[in-house]
This record gives sequence, structure tokens and C-alpha cells, in this order.
Amino acid sequence: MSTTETPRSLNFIEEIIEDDFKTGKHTEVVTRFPPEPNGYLHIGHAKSICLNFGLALEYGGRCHLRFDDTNPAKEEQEYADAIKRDVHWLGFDWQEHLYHASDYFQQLYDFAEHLIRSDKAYVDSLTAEEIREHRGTLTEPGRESRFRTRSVEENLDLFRRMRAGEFEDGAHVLRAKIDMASPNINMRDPVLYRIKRETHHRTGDDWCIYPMYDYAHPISDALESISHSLCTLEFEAHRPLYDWCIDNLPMLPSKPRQIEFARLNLNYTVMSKRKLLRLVQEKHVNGWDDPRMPTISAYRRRGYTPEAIRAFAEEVGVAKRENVIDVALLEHSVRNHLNKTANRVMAVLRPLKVVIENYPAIETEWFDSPNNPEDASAGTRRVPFSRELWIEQDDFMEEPSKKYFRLAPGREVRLRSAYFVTCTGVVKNDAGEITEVLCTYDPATRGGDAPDGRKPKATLHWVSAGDAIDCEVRLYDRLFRSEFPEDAGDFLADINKDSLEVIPHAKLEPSVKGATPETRYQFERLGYFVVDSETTGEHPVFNRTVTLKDTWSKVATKG
RNA sequence: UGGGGAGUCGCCAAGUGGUAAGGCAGCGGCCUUUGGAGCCGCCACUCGGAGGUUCGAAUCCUCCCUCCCCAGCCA
Repeated sequence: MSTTETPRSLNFIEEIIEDDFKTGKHTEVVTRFPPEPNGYLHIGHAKSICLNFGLALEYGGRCHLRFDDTNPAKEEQEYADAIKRDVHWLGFDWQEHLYHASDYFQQLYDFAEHLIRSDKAYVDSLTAEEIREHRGTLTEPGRESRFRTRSVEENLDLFRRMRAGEFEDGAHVLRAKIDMASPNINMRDPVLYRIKRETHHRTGDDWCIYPMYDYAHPISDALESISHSLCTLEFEAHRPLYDWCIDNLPMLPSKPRQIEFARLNLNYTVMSKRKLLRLVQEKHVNGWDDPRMPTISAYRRRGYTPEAIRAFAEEVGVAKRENVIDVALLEHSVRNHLNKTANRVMAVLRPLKVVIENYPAIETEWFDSPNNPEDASAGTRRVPFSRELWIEQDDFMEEPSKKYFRLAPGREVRLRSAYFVTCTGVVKNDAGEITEVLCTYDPATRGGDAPDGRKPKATLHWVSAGDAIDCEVRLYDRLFRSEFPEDAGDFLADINKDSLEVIPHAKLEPSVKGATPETRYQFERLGYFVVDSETTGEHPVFNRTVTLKDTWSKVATKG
């Protein structure tokens, strides 16, 4: 090896895969991403998507997209469509390998009959409450149902009649016959099928019995010859059942292995689908793609890039210990990508009028400004300059502190790509508020450099007042005030009321005119912004993706 | 007090018996036509704890402690 770089070490799943190659257990990696279409995908799913599709890419295998649609009461086509859109947007392609657990309903049913014939499953007619009572507790074994000893014939007959719709919902269930005394509660004769008269978004009313996850999942994996079935930690105790299903159905074409990893958690947000659903349904946010949500579609609307999210997933790693990732790491990932790819532009959020007294009123001159100092190939754009400009209110202080080095009376600063200007005074209204800042400019500093080499301490962004585009800018802050919103009890009580600030009339340089949704910019000195999906020609709307790192704010708050 | 997992820097995470990678955050400094970016430096004598084995232990053994998951006809 001539390289001095240390290769990234393998995560524990990669180690298993490489070991399987070494021992000849597998010659190919086949993974799957198995969402239930009952909500939108969130950043936690993104980790799983990157893991599953990433492993397939890394080892030249494939990754299936399989909808785990075994509970029609909660599932909808809209969610399935959104999920496909999000996976594609993240940059992954399942090609022809789009599957549904519901594709296997008939096979799943036939396998269930096989289990019955093998005396490995039985129809139980206890009520749900009775089943719960019979299950025992964590420390006491369960009790066998009085229906557990039904004959194979009777079980087969009952199961067929369940399928035929002869019984009410809940009248019977099909259970695996395993061990009511197992220390693993999941092995105490788990339910395999329940009667549920719900219209399924794909199979309509073809079925009135639906398989449970624990039964459908391992079989679906096996039917697709999944080699490594990756899921989250809470399924660890279900693994014996996963293996039980596969081991008792010898006609299955393969024996996949379930491997569990720790799900992603992010601070200052909630991640459970149930809670995200509530935020949407109770209108605490404006839909699943509200830019404050941790959903993939929200991050997209917020201006995040697929590259940034993939890099984030890579950064957080894969292991088995519970973790809470600092949202600052996610923000780092976007800044990192956008810094290299987003064109710079000038926008003033909170405008303060500047009048350059020695600049001719009728004149407009155009300056070239770099689109991206990080990337010369991004070229330059033309920005108009005139006598009246907007600058940020924050960039002027009548009585500056010692560490403040922006514009102040008597002080000279550079206007980015334009001229040096010196503040000569202010105009105030009757209330004593500053309405205008008066300046003079130095014609010799055209373009932003002084022939005598003097360097102002500050460079300000600005927009020519007469040329500015009026636009709406939405500033987002974290949706929750606490690092762990669910810890205090009611996570809704922790919602940050100031998580959205709308600036109805920000001033934008004219080069941005006509930008289409999802176009990303850096507003110089402010942050990264993206054209929102609600933008129109007459009413441009921008979302703040993330601020720039702001060392001044640290200095300022330290005092 | 059953079973299954996990404990390495504030947050992640390498490490697989040979003397604690890296990233984020933080803190200094340099540089800068973004107080951005970039660059440089600092940031675990110690790996949940206590014993033991060994020339040598985060890695092996024993005991203990803490945290997470499981009692849906959800996934």
C-alpha cells in the first residue's frame, strides 16, 4: 500500500458481511428498506435507508424497497407515494425491486396452513383481553389457552373460515404454537393472523385477515432472498421468532439473518411517527413537510441537500448503543455541502436606509461579485449600486461597543464588492429612531480595494434600494425548547412558539429574480436560504436552511 | 426479582492483549472583500466500578453498578 490514509474502519454489520463472504455463507448482499406506509419518512429512516442502500452499493449487491403493509387500518397510498419520492430524492434507486408484504398475502396464507398442518399453529378463540391475561408477566409464565389443543382438522377448518369472512373481527386469531412458559414473552404463542375488516390500499377487500409483522417480515425477507435483514434494537427480542418462522417453513428459498442496530435519535426534536402525526393533525406545524419537521420532505423543503443528509448518516456511524445525535452535527453537514455549492447573493432582512450623500442620484453602476469564493468556476454576477441602499439594522450602531466593528458614526466600512463608505451622520424621526444613515463613499475604492492598502475591519452586505426585490423570508428555529422534548412529559408543551419568524418584506438583489423552488443560495453573512415551494413570481418566498456560523454573536453575548 | 441488549471525552465513534483514531461541539491563534470559509494548536495518563490473569488489559476472567427494550389481535 502506498497510501498513508487509514481506511475507515468497518462497522459491525460490514464485519458480519465480510465474514459471510469469507466463509462462503453469502456471495451477494441483498438488503431491504421496509417502511410501513403510515406516515412520512424522517431523518431516522434516512439513516436506515443510507445503511441498507449504502451496503448494497458498497458490496455490489442490491437493496429492495418493500412496503410493510400488513395493517390496512393505518396505511395509505399517499404515504407510500411520499416514501418513494423521498427515497429517490435521497439518491437511492431500488430499480425493479419494489415489493409489498401484501404481494405475499396468498403465500403467507398458504404457509400458515402449512404451520397448522405441522401442528405449529392453532386458531385461538380467546378474546384479546383473555389472551393478554394468559400471556403472564415478565416474571411469571403464561398459561396455555383452552383452544390450544384443537385438532389440525379443526384448526384448518376454522382458519379457512376466518379467511372466508365467516367470523366477526376479533372472534379468532391464528397463533404460533411455541411455548407459553418461554422467558421471552414474544415466544409465548404469538399471534400470527387477526381478523380485520379494513379495506387495504392495495388489495382492497380481498382479505379480511391480515398477517402480523412478526410473521410476515421474516417470510417476506426469505422470499426475496434478503441476506442481511437490518432493523432497530427493539426487535432484538423478536429475533427468536423471526428465526422460528423461517425454520418451520422449510420450503422457503433462503434463510435471511436479522441484525439489529441502534436507531438514530436527534436532540431538540421528536422522532416517533405517532408524535409527528400529532404535530401534523393538531396543526402545530403546517403539514408533514413543514420545514421545522424532522421529516425528509421537510428537510428538502428547508433546503437541505441529499448529499448533506448522506454525509450525516455516514458521520453518525452504525453501532448498537443508544445514541442521541447533536443536531449541530446535521447542521454542520448542510453547511459543509452548501458552502461548496450554493451561490452567494446579497439580501437584507431588516432594512436600514443608507444614503450616500456624495453619490449622484441618477446614477446606477454595476459591480461584479463572485458567485462562490469557494469555487471560481461558479463565475460572477452583476449587482447594481446606487445612492440609496439598504443595509442590515444590525450592521449599524450609533454608540458601538469596543468589539463591534461594523458601521458607526465616523467609521469606514467596506460594502461588499462596491466601495468603502464612511458614516457622517444619522437622520431620526420624531420618536428618536434612526430612519437613515448618512455616508460618503470613496471613489478610489471602487470594487472594494483601497489603493493605499487600508483595510476596514468590516465588510457589509447591501442591496440597492431602487433595484431590490421584495420577498418574504421565513426564519426557522428549533421546534422544541428542550434537548429532549419528551422527557418532561407532554412534548407539545415544549413547542417553541418562536420556531417560525416571518419577515414579510426582505430586500433581495435583483439577480435572484425568477428563481425556482429548491434553488439554494447563501445570503452573504446571514446563512443559507432556499426558494420555498409556495413562491410565486409576484411573491417570492425563501426559507432559511441554516445560519452561517456566527462568531460575532458569541462575542456580543459574552459582553 | 424473567428474558434480551448496551456502557470508551459534552455528543457520536474507532479500538478485537502491546501501551486511547477521527468527527461534531468547545477553547486559543493565523488568515480573510462574508466576524463566513480556510489553516494551526488545545481538548480521555484513561476506557461504568471493584477484584483477578498477564511482562503488558479498554480488550481475557469474576463479581457488582447503571441505562435501554419486551406483557398490541401495531410495526
